[in-house]
Amino acid sequence: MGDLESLGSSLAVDRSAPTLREQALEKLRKAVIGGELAPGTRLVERRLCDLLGVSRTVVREILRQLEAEGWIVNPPYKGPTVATVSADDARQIYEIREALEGLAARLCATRAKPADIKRLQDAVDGMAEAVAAGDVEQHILHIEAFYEALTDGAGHRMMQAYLASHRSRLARLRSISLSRPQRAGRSVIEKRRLLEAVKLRDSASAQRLAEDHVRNSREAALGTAEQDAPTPSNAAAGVSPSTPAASSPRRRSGVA
Amino acid sequence: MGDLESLGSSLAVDRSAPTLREQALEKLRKAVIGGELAPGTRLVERRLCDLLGVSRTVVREILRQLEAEGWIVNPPYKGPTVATVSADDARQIYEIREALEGLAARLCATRAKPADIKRLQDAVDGMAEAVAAGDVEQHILHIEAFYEALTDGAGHRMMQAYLASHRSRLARLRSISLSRPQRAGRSVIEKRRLLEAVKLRDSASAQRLAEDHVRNSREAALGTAEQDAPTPSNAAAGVSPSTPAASSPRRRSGVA
DNA sequence: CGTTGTATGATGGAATACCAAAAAACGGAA
DNA sequence: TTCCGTTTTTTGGTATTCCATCATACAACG
Repeated sequence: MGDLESLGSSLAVDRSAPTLREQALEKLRKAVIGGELAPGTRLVERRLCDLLGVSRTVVREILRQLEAEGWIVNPPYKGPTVATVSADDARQIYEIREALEGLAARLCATRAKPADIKRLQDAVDGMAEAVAAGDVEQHILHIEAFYEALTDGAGHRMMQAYLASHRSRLARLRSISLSRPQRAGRSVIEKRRLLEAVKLRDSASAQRLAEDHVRNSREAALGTAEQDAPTPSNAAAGVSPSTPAASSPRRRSGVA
Repeated sequence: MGDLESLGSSLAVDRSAPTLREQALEKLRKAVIGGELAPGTRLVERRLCDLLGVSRTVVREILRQLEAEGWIVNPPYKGPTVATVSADDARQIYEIREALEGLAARLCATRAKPADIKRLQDAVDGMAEAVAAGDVEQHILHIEAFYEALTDGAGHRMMQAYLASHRSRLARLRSISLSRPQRAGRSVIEKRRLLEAVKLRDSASAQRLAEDHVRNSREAALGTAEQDAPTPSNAAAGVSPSTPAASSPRRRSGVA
């Protein structure tokens, strides 16, 4: 009775230790994704030290990490700058998303467990609520939850991180697009249809619906972007200035 | 006469690795991919300093970078170790490759320029030669060139890096599989068929052939792996020991 | 003999000071 | 204005130091 083995690993201690580096990394990454640090912004190491309150050692490590993740670019001896997303980048991202989210939907339809489907359902319900309330931010959170459930249901933890980073890269574009009530509602409807296909274990339909959904998102996003941008075909797709130097040649925009 | 532009980039100095960090990064990454550092190997920072001849700062930077790329894992308070590729990881990678290489083939068939097709042709010819000579290493080099041309032809620089890293992750599995002459020859034939479809601008066939090719590669690789592995279904797919500690519990294997 | 407490060494996390090299900014001369 | 050299800023990189934590060995104790 009461021997330790019977407990299994239920009381295994949580070994996660939020290091300074991880906290700083998260803050900086969020600032980049959220747009507080605009694309093209020069990231001066010592300035970041002050901003984040950590040493240069830590700053340099997280800069390398963000570089590997593609959020910043780092020409040697020139210093890191926030990466830009060109119109062509956006196209590639949408095309990749179409293929991978189609795959995820197909696999999810065949493999998803009831718990996964429940999560999908909750996410869709949450989205509908958020749209009804006009809360874009909440809508996006539920979208993320939806895709997380979708990739989990498909048994693809690897794809999850990759797709999430791609979606983040289009964050600006997406929030513009979803702030139009019509597009937001349409997006929810399409996801709900996808969910229905998954419930019916109809993998072919699920794949097709997911692909169509990405295509529609793309058209909506690039369509709205074109309304803002003066030269829609050539310019960065409303995401970032592809040639920031062209306008004010003197001082590059810097952090802080 | 003799103006600088006429020289083109013929005498462009090799700026590929100007910084120590990049050189060290490349060396370490190669060592991981090549298997000189087996999965599960503990990477002790101070040891790596000696090995690479750089300071701890640089070592830590490249460790963070490799961590972001997924080549190493870094459990808190334990220190970085070379990542393992489980059988489930391998499955996910193959499924992702199937979707993305199918996409690349489809787009390449519609978008490829003559120069791209030439590169594909050269790569296939090179592969055939290498297989005839029984040179697995050369074969793999041409495979990489083939996929590079394919993704370029599809206009997908982003996908290129991602797919390349996935292929690298299966490097061991692949070299085992391709050292069987039968599979090697079959692989070339399948790629040649894909090339023909691209030449004919038959995007649907190209996609299907690319997907089939990945599926066949997968079956071949996992099939051969099963011949070696004692418990094929559960064990890491011949790629790495998923539980390296199980055998010799005393000292963990360390670098050098 | 087995259990428990403690000393110790190895290692990662982090800060700091320092120097070299490259690039950018600046300022003066033609 | 444009060109050229100088100064300043910033990154690349090293060395050193300190601390927290962990794993192990070992001693003490029942």
